[in-house]
Amino acid sequence: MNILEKIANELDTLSKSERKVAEVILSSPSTVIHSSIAALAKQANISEPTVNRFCRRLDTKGYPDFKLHLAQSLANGTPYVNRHVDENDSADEYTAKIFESTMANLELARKSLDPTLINKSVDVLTQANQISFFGLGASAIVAHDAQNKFFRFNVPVVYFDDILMQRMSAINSRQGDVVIVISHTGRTKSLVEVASLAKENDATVIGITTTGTPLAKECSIVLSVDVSEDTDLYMPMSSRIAQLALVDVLATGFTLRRGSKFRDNLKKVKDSLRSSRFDRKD
Amino acid sequence: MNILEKIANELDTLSKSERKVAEVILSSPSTVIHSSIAALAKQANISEPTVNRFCRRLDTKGYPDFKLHLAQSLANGTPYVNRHVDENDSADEYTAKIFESTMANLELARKSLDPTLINKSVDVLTQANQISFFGLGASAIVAHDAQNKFFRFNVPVVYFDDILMQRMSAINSRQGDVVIVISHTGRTKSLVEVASLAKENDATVIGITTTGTPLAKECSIVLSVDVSEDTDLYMPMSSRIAQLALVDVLATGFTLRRGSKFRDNLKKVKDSLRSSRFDRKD
DNA sequence: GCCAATTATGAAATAAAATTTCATTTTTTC
DNA sequence: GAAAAAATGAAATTTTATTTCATAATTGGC
Repeated sequence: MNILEKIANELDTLSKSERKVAEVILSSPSTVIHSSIAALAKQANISEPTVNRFCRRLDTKGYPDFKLHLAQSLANGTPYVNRHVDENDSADEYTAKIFESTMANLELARKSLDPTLINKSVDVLTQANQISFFGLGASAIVAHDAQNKFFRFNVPVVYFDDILMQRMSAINSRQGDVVIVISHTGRTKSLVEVASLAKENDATVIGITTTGTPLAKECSIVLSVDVSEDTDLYMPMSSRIAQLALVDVLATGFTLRRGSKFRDNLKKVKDSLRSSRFDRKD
Repeated sequence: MNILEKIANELDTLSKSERKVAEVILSSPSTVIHSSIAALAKQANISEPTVNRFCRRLDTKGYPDFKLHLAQSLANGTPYVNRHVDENDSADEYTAKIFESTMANLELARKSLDPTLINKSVDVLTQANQISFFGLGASAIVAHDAQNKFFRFNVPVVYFDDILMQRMSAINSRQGDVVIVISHTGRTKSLVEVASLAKENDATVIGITTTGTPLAKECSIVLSVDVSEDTDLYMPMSSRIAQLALVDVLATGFTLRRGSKFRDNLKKVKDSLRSSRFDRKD
């Protein structure tokens, strides 16, 4: 555990003098790692042995060892936490918060994913007759992106962000088809219905959604992407980014499964775009 | 910089004895942070002053200070590095690599962004008569997502992923209009032309692209999103995710600038979606 | 509210660790 | 191959941390 948190936790189990030490440390830990035990004692207005005893109470071997722990805690600087954007944040601040929250949520999402299910999904996708991606609102973008990626693989792939088209497509689906439904909330009625329809028609339905939602219940395979959508000002943010990362994972799994010849082909697709671009001068 | 890397880098500038020290440290840094200078000297078969000199050569104040740096380097465990996906990676492995690379690139992208320019962009956006987002391929998704977000703000916003529509729209643009062009490579000919056209018509052109590209040169404001697209198997991955995070930042800046009444409105927009969803039971 | 027991604290002594000094050895340069 | 420069370590010194022990503060029992 982070030693700073530990100090904060044990603040009330400490004696009066030891608490003085704790407060000095908490108020400017980065100064402390460059102070000697004498300097810290003076700063806290207590004696050196008290500092030493304080260190031992925190299960360190002594003052130098304590400083090592402290240094390590500080090194972890910003372990990407989800921080709320505040009304008075400067551009600098809200930019940092959004990027950090996004990273924190990617970390969270990764933990919620089950590699076995990813593997199974890749299995199913490589054998599909047709792949359809369905999403609405922010998740439509993810479906759109997925189509863009899988299109390069030269497999039959479609994407729909229109309720009626999704429904028609689901009704016409059959065994061997894979339908991927994307929704962060997993509660969009029309999408849950579409998933159910596709399943009735024996298509394999893969859900990219949050664990335990109504949509998840309709799917053959659920790839759970759990994020804490805290930063948002009533807009989906991290959820769609985590979903996109998952699309990258699926696409990568697909290309790896198809072998190296297939990847040479991908390179050709990419090279075909070259003439539409200005040359690199470097 | 990480002190372990630094040691590895400067290995050849060190003297024979100092190199011995370096090697002992590199081979088991975690032991060293709990050793005294005497113990380390013995381990490396050299004298204590040599260890001390070694520490100073690495720009630390002495041995204790060196240990502090070392401890911090070790604490940073795996600071999200960009790792290549390998042909024989399991689902577990390539999932981890893709998520970590994405996070590493978000970190990179954040560093390349200039808060002043973000602020300026938000300024321009809040005063725009019309906002247009243009992108092609993977960047089309970003433009699409941006439209989705800004549409909620009840401002005139369009997005085009079609070369001709982009061109027509650019020709019809005028002063007070804001055109946002999105491209990772910044070398897509048609998009560079569109940016140039829009600028000729006095629209403000904001580029979401890589520093120093032909597209960047045509823009009134360049929001540089630099990523090292290393992981990709010939597909854009991290670039579009970093661009999306930037769109989040711009949208957030926009809502903050508009004040709290405006945000109440956003909540209403979100609430309006409720009837299309299944209730939460919790 | 008072006294004994316990706990907390710091001054001084001690121990440990790091640094400096300086003489010796090794390497480099001409 | 000799002089100069650089590297190295033994010993001395300094700095820093820890222990010991006496004193002060706090707590609990009556």
